Amino acid sequence: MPATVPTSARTVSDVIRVRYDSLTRAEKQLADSLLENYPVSGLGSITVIAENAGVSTPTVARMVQKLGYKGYPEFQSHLHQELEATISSPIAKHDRWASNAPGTHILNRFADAITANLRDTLSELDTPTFEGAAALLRDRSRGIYFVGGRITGALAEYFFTHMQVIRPKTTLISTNSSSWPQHVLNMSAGDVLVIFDIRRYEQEMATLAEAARANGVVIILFTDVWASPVAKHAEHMFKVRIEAPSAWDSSVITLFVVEALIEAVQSSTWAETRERINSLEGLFERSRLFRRPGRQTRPD
Amino acid sequence: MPATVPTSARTVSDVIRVRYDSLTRAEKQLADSLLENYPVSGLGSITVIAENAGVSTPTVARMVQKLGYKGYPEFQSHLHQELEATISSPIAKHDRWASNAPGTHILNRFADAITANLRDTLSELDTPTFEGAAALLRDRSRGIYFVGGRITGALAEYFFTHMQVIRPKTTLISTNSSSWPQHVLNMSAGDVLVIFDIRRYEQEMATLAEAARANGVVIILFTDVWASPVAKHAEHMFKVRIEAPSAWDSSVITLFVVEALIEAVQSSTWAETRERINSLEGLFERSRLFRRPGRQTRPD
DNA sequence: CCAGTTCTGAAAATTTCTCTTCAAGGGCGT
DNA sequence: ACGCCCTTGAAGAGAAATTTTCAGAACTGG
Repeated sequence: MPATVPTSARTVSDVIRVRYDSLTRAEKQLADSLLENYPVSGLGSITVIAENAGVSTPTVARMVQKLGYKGYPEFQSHLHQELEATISSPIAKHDRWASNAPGTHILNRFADAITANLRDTLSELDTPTFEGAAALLRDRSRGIYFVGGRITGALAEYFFTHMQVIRPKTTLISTNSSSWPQHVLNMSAGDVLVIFDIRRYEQEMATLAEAARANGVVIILFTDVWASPVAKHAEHMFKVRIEAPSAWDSSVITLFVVEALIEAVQSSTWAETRERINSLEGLFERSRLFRRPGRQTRPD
Repeated sequence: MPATVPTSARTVSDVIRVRYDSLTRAEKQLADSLLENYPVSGLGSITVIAENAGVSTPTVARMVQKLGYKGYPEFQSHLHQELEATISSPIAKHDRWASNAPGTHILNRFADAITANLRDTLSELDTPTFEGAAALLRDRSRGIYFVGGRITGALAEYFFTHMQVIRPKTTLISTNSSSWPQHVLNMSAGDVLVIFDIRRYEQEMATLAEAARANGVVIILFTDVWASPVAKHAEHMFKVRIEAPSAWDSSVITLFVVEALIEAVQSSTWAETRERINSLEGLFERSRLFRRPGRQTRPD
């Protein structure tokens, strides 16, 4: 029974999955263990792998040969190559960028910065904050207000646009602070105020937060690691990394957190949301001429 | 001469860099090789590492001991741990996420999606498109117009807000299509129209593009991989990946490209931009009360 | 319940890796 | 230029990993 040589186009995990049904009990146990924390689980020696999976070393040796590799070393070297492809800066392999400039291309430097920001932001973010904020935004008995500064106003608008589709009682507060007092007047206790205040903090933003807070409004704050003065009034705070190889700060990760929050709110209230979306779609299609070419709503 | 045991808080690469000056010629050669494609370059056996660096195996064994590791296996296991931390979804190490949900936490799934989107988008993006668009946006003799759809309007606004600081003659076109004809009337040949048109393409957007094109306006388009109908009128097109584990599409990577473009334009016209920024800062500071707590402008 | 087949891990055999020793090579101060 | 000391790699000893062998265990079909 000659083992099929794995196509070079395939990853090791693909090979394992394709051949999974033809594996024996101990081998399946091993395969599961390998896939569990793939591909890092395959880094150690054959002995370590075997121990982690709770099987003997001969089982490992047999299986990799069964999968089409000459031996464990060859198997592992495939894994290493995959790791290399995954690890290296997203476009490291596309040397057209690198070869083009003396330093690295702007896109590359941005990509590195964004990746680092993502990692750092997530490692500092804790579940209670995220879940707490999501729970507040999910609660349809509360009114939700969004406000941002000169730069972050666009993020507030983006967040608002989505939440407006998902739930009622959402309001976008203009970046222009002259309208703020009226909005505070409209807020009731238990309402939620989502504030974006990053770097160049706006003093008036803290005043707004304080006033709202005094009215029993709960505040969710998006800020950078230095924390805006709004922080002391905020119930939930997202400290986002904004470093970029640029004269400006990056809002990419802030948008990332916003989108994750949108999904967290949306997915837990899908039944109710679906109805709103359908109505909305109807309104859109009646008032315009186009049909949508791609999916916008969830498949099923 | 007891070697300093590397602080557990430090990464292997940190240890190497800290001790770099105390390394010998062959060891530096080895260190360079290791850092070159860190940490993947350290995956193989001591023999492979030595060959790749062009040194002998004893050199490797000696250096890792000099760095404070008991031997090569220990050194490598540190590398493996780092890889594991790096590879696995940014927060996998913070098992508080994983333990919290049956599947993976939303943040983790989003992080994975965004990383994949970034990689795919960059690999499909070519230099001429990017440089070409940057050159157009840099040209102060051209007027620049920004327009987006219901969702992407916020991105257009974000782009506009930054470009407005950098250069004159920038205009944000409302998402509401009723105002579009007047804007077309104002455009002159050579002006640039930046269009965001993603998924749920708006038919009127293609009409706008066609009309503008007829007036000699150059179009830069941000769209998804399916390409909006505007594509046939566009001079430069950015096909961005927008997949997300969500009922909605992700704009994170689109924002990423926008920010990279902003920096590309900005950095090549810094002298002129600086003056604008300074004036603007003056205006801001005169009209408001605050002082900025962090840096906003470039350090030097 | 039995015979045949397949699977599995202990243990040995083999290969490879890692480390130590040691002599040659090279730099530096005198 | 000489000698000292540090550096370096070749070679071998020792350790570990990998593979093979083989006998018992587990399963299957009658």
